[in-house]
Parts: sequence; structure tokens; C-alpha cells
Amino acid sequence: METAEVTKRLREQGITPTNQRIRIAAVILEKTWHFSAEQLLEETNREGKVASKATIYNTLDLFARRGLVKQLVVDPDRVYYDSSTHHHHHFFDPDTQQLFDIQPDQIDIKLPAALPAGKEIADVSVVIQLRSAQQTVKAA
Amino acid sequence: METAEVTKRLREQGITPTNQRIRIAAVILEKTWHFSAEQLLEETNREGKVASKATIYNTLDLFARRGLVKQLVVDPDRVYYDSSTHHHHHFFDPDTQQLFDIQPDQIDIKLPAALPAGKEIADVSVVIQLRSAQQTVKAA
DNA sequence: CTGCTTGCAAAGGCTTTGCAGAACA
DNA sequence: TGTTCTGCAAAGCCTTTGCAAGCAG
Repeated sequence: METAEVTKRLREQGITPTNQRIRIAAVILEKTWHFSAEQLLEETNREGKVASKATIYNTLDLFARRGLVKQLVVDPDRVYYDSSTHHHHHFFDPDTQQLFDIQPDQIDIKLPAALPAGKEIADVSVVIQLRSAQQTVKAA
Repeated sequence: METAEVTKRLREQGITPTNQRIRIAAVILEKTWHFSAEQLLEETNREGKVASKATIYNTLDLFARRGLVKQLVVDPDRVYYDSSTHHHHHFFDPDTQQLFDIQPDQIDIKLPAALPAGKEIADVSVVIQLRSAQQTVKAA
């Protein structure tokens, strides 16, 4: 994605476009992918240092609040982000720490009618943990 | 739950029953609840010190591997555990960091037919994030 | 100019680990 | 007795923060 378009996207979300944010957003929006803060940092600075670790964390937080990326809680060890904010679900492979999208037509949920009092649904997340098919689980 | 029964449960799961493990398991199995390592530590030592933080973490890891408790990944800040290993899903309220069970008959999922090659499903987790009902979400 | 943004390094919170002493079988 | 378990403190890892310098408008 070219700088001009990224800048436009940022302004549309009410985000002041700085050099770092433009570069970071360009890296994120370049493709559909799942990434950790660490991975984003590395990718952002691949061709010369653009942003620090602190800026990556601050920017991810900002982007998530503005709906540019979606935070995923699937790995107990770190937070992942999704460059796609469309509502979809995930496979998670703990062996490789990889996330795969589940296409919306592949899954279907009937949500509960009753919610705790005074609450409404903010988000629904379905995570299917994978394991190698030949692996047998020892009986408990 | 009395000591004798807890001890029996531990042996059934192939866990050597030590003083600490018996007390920890008794606290966990006393009721149906969701807890963090910190909460379990506090509850375990409520009436006199029984176990250290290291032992709590080691024991939780062991219990989870043996299927006595279930690890929940719902909060980016810490891992929660569930004293019930029956398959069910959760509401999570980020404001209070509280988890509520969703009764199995309240939710219904049609799982994907296609899985990544060589993989099978290890676990399915549905987490419904809540927010206060009157709260309006600012348009992005 | 004036306020927001960035970066460094240090701090913070949760979790794991090394190692010596204690408990289990 | 030999192995496993426990506890303390220190270390580790991911993430946040304080503060001074830099950039956007």
C-alpha cells in the first residue's frame, strides 16, 4: 500500500499520521496476517530502523482502539494481532504458534439468549486449538 | 472435599499426593470457579501457609496436564484456570476480570469440516467478551 | 509555538528456573 | 535410600512507563 493511501486510512480513523505510524500501518496492511508485537517490530525495521519497541506497543494499542487491527488472545505467552478486522475465527497451532483463519461459512454459532444483567456482547471469539493428527492423547 | 477423597482423585490422575498438592486440589475442587495463580495462592494459604508461589505454578501446570483443571486463555494479562473440565464456554467481563460459564444448552457451534492438513482438533474455546449495556461504542 | 509523539532505559507484573533441603515410596 | 517435590530468590519475558528531545499542525 502506498504512503498516500495509508495516510488517508489513518486520518479516516482519526489517527495523526507520523512517519512511524505510516510505516507501521503500511507493514500491517500490506497483507492479511497475524503477528505479535515482536514480529511487527522486526518487519517494520527490516529496511532500516523506523520505530522503537515502545512505539510499536503504543501504536498497536492505538490502532486496536481505533479498529485498524484486532487484538487476539489465543496464546498464553503473548498477544497477537490480526490485520483483518472482519469478524472471523481462528485455528491456533500451539506447536508452531501459528494462527489460521476459519472462513465464516465454515463455522456457525448460535449465541446464548441470556446474558449477565446489564451487559451486552462486545465480541465473540472462537479458537480451535489444533494438534498433530497422529498424536494420541493419554487417557487421564 | 475431604482429604481422603482428594488423595484418591490425585492418585487416579497419576499424581503423587503431597501435603501441598492435597491442599491445593482441595481448594480447587471445593467448588466450581475460575481463578488465577495468584488467587489460588491466596486461597490455599488462607488458614496458614501451605504452599509457595513456585509450587502453585508448578502444581497448576501439572494439574492442567493431567486434566484436573483446564487452562483458559481469555485475558491478555494473566492465565486463568477452571475447576470444571467439562466442556463449556465463557463470558468474560474485562471491566471486572470475571468469568462466567455459558451453559452448554445456551450455545451451539457447527465446527468446520476442513482442518489444516495433518491436524486434528484438540480443543474448542468460545469466549464472549462483555461490556456494559448502556455504554455506546464510538464509531470508528 | 504548543501539544502530541518518539525513544531509551528502567520498571513492572506474571511466570519460570536453579539449587539446596525436605518429603515420598 | 533414591527419586521426586518444595521453596526461596533470582532471572526471564512481555509489556508499560518516565522523561527529555523531536515532529505535526
